[in-house]
Amino acid sequence: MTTKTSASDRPLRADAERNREKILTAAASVFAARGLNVVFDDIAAAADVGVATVYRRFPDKDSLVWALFENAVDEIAELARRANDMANSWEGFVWFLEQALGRLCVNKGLREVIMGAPYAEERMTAAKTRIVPAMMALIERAQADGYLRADVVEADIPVLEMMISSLGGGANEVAPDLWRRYLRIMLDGLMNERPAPSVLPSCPSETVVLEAIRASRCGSPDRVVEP
Amino acid sequence: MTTKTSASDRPLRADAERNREKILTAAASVFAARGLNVVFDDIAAAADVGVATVYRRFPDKDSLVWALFENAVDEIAELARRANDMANSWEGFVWFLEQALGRLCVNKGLREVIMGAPYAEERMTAAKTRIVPAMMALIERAQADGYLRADVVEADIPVLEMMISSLGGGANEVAPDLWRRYLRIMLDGLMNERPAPSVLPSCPSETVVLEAIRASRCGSPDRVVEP
DNA sequence: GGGTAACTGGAGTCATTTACTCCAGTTACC
DNA sequence: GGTAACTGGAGTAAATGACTCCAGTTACCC
Repeated sequence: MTTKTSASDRPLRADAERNREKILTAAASVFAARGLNVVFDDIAAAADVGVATVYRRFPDKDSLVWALFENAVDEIAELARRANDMANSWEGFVWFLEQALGRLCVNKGLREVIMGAPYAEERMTAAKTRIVPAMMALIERAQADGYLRADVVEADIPVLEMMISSLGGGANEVAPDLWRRYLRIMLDGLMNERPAPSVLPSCPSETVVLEAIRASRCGSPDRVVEP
Repeated sequence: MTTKTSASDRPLRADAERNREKILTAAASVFAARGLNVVFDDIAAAADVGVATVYRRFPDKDSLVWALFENAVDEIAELARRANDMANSWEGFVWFLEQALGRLCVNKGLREVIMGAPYAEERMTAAKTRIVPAMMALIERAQADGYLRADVVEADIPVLEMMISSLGGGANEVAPDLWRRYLRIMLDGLMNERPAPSVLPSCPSETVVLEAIRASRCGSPDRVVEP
């Protein structure tokens, strides 16, 4: 198991460390914009270093993904915990979803990691598991207070997040707040008692919606349109 | 423009016609199961003919997609029209969504076509446009009757369909009815007055949900797991 | 039942993409 | 100023995908 754990053996030389940082920064923005299935050459180009330098520092995509997203996942768990500290349990529940979705919608890489992309899987699964207890507490409190319908379970939350963020991700260049409208509708469906509908934000035009749906590309191919 | 419109010039020979049917049947099931970005070799293999035979009959994927999905799209428009004929406008609205989603969830190719996949685009867009008036009537009637919340617009419907069917498609091998649960929640959010929540079907287990989410793969890569 | 035009299969070509390495040259640091 | 660490990017190898070619088979008209 002691197969040369590189990083910890001795500190990197100054220039190497500088490049490592450049790679991480570049990878973060490339992953956020285009998801995890980008090639190392693109990351290298964005970081303004050679491909070999990327491979030298991060032998495979898993290590890069892990270095970048471990914190992001833990941050979501932290959000759930903070939501639990809020005075009103329903407001806490709503606030958590808004915060988590806000992050997911602008970061395709994070979305893929959370939704189970095949990189650094075991470690990511472990990290995600840390979210569960806080989320469960959040739900139970909102249910106990009579705000949240009783038949919702913890497993429903990632589903709702997936459904909304897959739209939000597609829309985020053309209508970055569109997802809030559908979150609102879902929340109206999740409330225990809801005599009248709440007010919906950002009414969409037909064309914006079609663009958002296409861009969210539920599993469809990317055919490039080079002229 | 008269560049040899093949099919109409003269009838195909009996064996050729037979093969054409085999190709259409095979393509339908391959597209349904694996989406539109399958290679012609796979379709040929499923149809038990050579690749050349497929290319001979359908020079590009657009013509194949069009031949297969034009009817499916029109059928959805027909569903909306039939929903309008139902006595109760809310039941018609719900029935339409259930029918349309039922079809979308089991057919990845149809899902991609509806969501704007880049095949036979212009013609498909035209076909989809035929759905709009019927859907608009459906919405307006349900709103006039006080069932459907007033701030919903026609453009919301494809969004809801996209969100739910992207989950339903991912789940359909492991929990084929899971999508109905989230449709129910959405519908509870779409109702105008809804004092108490309606009863939710198919409560999911954590593991089933995670599998469904991963399989729905909101834009994430397919990394094969060959051992 | 035989001649011929229509049709077939699948091996093969060519182009593109992706993952990863090699090494001649540069740079940090004692 | 010597040397070990580090760098860039051209280059290799393998996989995939789109499409064609042609020797052989088959339907159909007489």
